[in-house]
Amino acid sequence: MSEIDRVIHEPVRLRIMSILQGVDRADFKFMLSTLGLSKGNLSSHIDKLEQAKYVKVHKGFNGKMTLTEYSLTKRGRQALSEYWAALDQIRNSPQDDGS
Amino acid sequence: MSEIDRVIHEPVRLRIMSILQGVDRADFKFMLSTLGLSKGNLSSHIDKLEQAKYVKVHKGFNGKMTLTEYSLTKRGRQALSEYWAALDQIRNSPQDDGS
DNA sequence: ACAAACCGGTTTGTAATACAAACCATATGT
DNA sequence: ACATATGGTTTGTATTACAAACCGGTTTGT
Repeated sequence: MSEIDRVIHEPVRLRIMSILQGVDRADFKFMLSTLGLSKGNLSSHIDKLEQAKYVKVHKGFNGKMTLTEYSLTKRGRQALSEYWAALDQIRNSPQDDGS
Repeated sequence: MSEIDRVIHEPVRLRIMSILQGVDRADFKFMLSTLGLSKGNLSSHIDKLEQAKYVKVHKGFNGKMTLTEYSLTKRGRQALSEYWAALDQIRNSPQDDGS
């Protein structure tokens, strides 16, 4: 019975991972408006994902302004896929086949 | 975008709900051994589910010993089904159809 | 030139909570 | 009578999701 990954399980982080899975890279502002979070909240969730090495942070510039972008790592993709598998297992666990 | 129900989202409670969905009624001891929790932990999670009216607690006796059983309420079944729907939405959100 | 407002985030404080340990009441050996 | 087991509940603690406050730098008045 594979355990549920709590890093991913938190809904905000699950949404972050899902978004990143679709777009390759996304910047802070985009995430903020898409998710509807406070800046501090987004920042700390990203921290957790970075510490788990599920997300890579790219710091750079857009003209003179700083610009931070995020992407999923390979580990992140792997972990997300395993997360869904674990959930599926719970979802289907009480069911009998009809045999 | 329907929100994730935090009462159900907690993995232990999700497992409790899933088990109850399959068995109609289950007692404390059965849940304990199936889930592998401490008694206190199980008790407090059940409390939360009861407060949310997702689970009904049936107190009675087995001979002279107390016996507590649990069952899903209609609300509980409904909430669980909505929970899975909400998760599916997140899971599928970044995908394009090929059109 | 200087201040005020804005942008792009990070750090800090707080309220909620998952969990185990301690506890309680009753029952069963011996 | 006393220890041990059964069936739970209450209490204490460490973690953590979140917003508010903050900070370095930039743009916009005036």
